[in-house]
Amino acid sequence: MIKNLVIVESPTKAKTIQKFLGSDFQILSSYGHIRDLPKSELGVDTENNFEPKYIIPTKARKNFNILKKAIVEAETIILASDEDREGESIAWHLAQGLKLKNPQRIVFHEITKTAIENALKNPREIDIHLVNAQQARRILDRIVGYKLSPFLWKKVARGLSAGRVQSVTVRLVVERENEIKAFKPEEYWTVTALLDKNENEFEASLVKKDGKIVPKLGIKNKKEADKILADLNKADYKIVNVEKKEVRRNPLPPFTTSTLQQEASKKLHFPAKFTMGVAQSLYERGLITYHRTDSLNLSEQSLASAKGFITGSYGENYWTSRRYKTKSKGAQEAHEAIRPSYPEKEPEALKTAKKLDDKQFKLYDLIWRRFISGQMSQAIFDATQIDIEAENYLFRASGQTLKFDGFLKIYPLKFKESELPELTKDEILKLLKLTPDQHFTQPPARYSEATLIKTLEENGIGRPSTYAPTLSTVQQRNYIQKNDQKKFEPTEIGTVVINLLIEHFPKIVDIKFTAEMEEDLDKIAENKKQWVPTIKDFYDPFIKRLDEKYEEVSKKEIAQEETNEICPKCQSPLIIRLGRFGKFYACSNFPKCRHTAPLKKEGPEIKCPKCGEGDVTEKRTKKGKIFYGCNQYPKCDFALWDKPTGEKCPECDSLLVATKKGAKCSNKDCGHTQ
DNA sequence: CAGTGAGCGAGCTTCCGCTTGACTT
Repeated sequence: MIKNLVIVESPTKAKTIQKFLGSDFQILSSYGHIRDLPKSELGVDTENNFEPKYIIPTKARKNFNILKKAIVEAETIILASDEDREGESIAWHLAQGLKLKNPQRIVFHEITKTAIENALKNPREIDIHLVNAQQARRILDRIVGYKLSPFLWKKVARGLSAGRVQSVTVRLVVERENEIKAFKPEEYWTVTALLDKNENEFEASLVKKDGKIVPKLGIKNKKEADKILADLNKADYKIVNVEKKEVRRNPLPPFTTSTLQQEASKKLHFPAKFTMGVAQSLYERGLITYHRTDSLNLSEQSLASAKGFITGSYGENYWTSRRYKTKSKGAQEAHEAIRPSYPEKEPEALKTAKKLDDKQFKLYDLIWRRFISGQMSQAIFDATQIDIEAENYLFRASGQTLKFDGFLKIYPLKFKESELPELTKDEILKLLKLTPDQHFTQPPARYSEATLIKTLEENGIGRPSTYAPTLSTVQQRNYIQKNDQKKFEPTEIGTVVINLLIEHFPKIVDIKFTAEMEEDLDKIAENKKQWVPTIKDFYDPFIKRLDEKYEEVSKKEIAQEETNEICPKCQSPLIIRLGRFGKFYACSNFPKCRHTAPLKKEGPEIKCPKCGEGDVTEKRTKKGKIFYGCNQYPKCDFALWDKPTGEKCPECDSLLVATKKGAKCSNKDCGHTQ
């Protein structure tokens, strides 16, 4: 007989807490939500106050039975899920699903013995308003997803999907592509002077003309640049100002899920999904705190360990106590930031003890350095800025040298060091050379995983647990895909779906929609608004519009184009249709004639080496993985995983495929590389 | 390692946010 049963969300957390609390307590895990709306139907009674129908999904059944058995034997049931909207909801679903009589609800922010003991002394009731905010969020997302997706099946193609988060994600990528397409590069010129002071050369850039700042487009073409050069060649270069100052740089805050994914992508080239898998393994082994969090909180204990480590290893002057506050709106602060559980455990030591594989080491090292460096002193640079007058022009030279490395000792950031010679006001310099440089303004960059996640978080779209899965979903649906540089580009189907949604359901795909929803949810949580009328206010106009759009929008206009070409099989006109995998030629005499052909793609045509008839083109597996196969499929089943370069192997005449470094032969028995 | 579309109308696709495991090839 166990006196107290405590239920938390994660089994790893349960294990840790069990160690603190001893045998009067049994700690079990809910493994996240135990109940949800059914997958196979809407599960919301829209005629009856949006009454949700909750079921226990088959996946959760086994664990649910374990919990059910355990509650019979326990005297007190303590619900210790996270202190946020979803956590409160999990507690409520546990109470409802397990039919608990008088459950205690406790919360704690750090997993330490004292924090948990304090929490146990202060149990409260479940906060039904917070639960209602979660229910409203869940029900709204279900209505949007399960009403709009079937609309797309009917009007575009089967298997498509739409949702508050995924559709905005695709929209960002589509709109960025539009900006790039519309972008017109503009020419501009810069002028750099190479100057000399007693055999010490240094460079200065032209910044002002007639006292006015020369902006990026101030010098528009070669003619203008040449004219300025002519003036400057005969000018005297006189120092008019020397400014010396100290510039200080602060360390970066510890990681949240989003910044960890961004930094691991930038520094380690890990995709977000992979980062989360490695982080999970570190978490389960007790090496890092919880890895799905938007909090920047740090426990007192961890701050003390960091202080001990820094002062012990680098000296007192390298340590500065710092606390961080989250900037991201909608953060729910149930956890700590992502940090090493035991800051004194140095990455290298764990590696030499062979406790970590290569990927785990790299991620742990990154997390450890980020956390430790966040408790270190500022880096200090000596910066010099020199203004040089040449007639009515002003040049500027700047230099900086590192004076004290501080946190940079363990978290290096890119900066350039350049030293200027000792210079004083009114000195005259010798001009060695003037260099005009032609530039063009650059279009905005396509999103990478890192920048897309950053943008989503900045707009409060999605949560730490969903950034990586959302990116997977929109790629699996074939809405967006990564190009050779791992940057996202929209597909044909993604572009069509988003343009359709923007035109007919602008509110749902508005980037601000989530933020507005969150405001309502906050009011519901504070009991300043009721959840049923809030949902009704959204639902009524939405469903009215949906009904109208089912009438108004015609599939033909979206998914069909005329052509001048003729079907090679039956001589009927060919049309272009839009399917799940993009546009393709189809015979207008369908279904009598089933002829189809792929659209001609840009780039070199690669003849299929197997059948000699078809071309090898990019395709996708059902899981969304890209491969390269013969377009005569199913007549010819030639396929490759790697991208063919278009050239043939000099040794065996098979196709060469691209590798990270160069190319290799697609024939495994050949083994030729280059 | 894989394909789209029309319409008849079986049965199915689909959301976001919590959390990991593995009955079977």
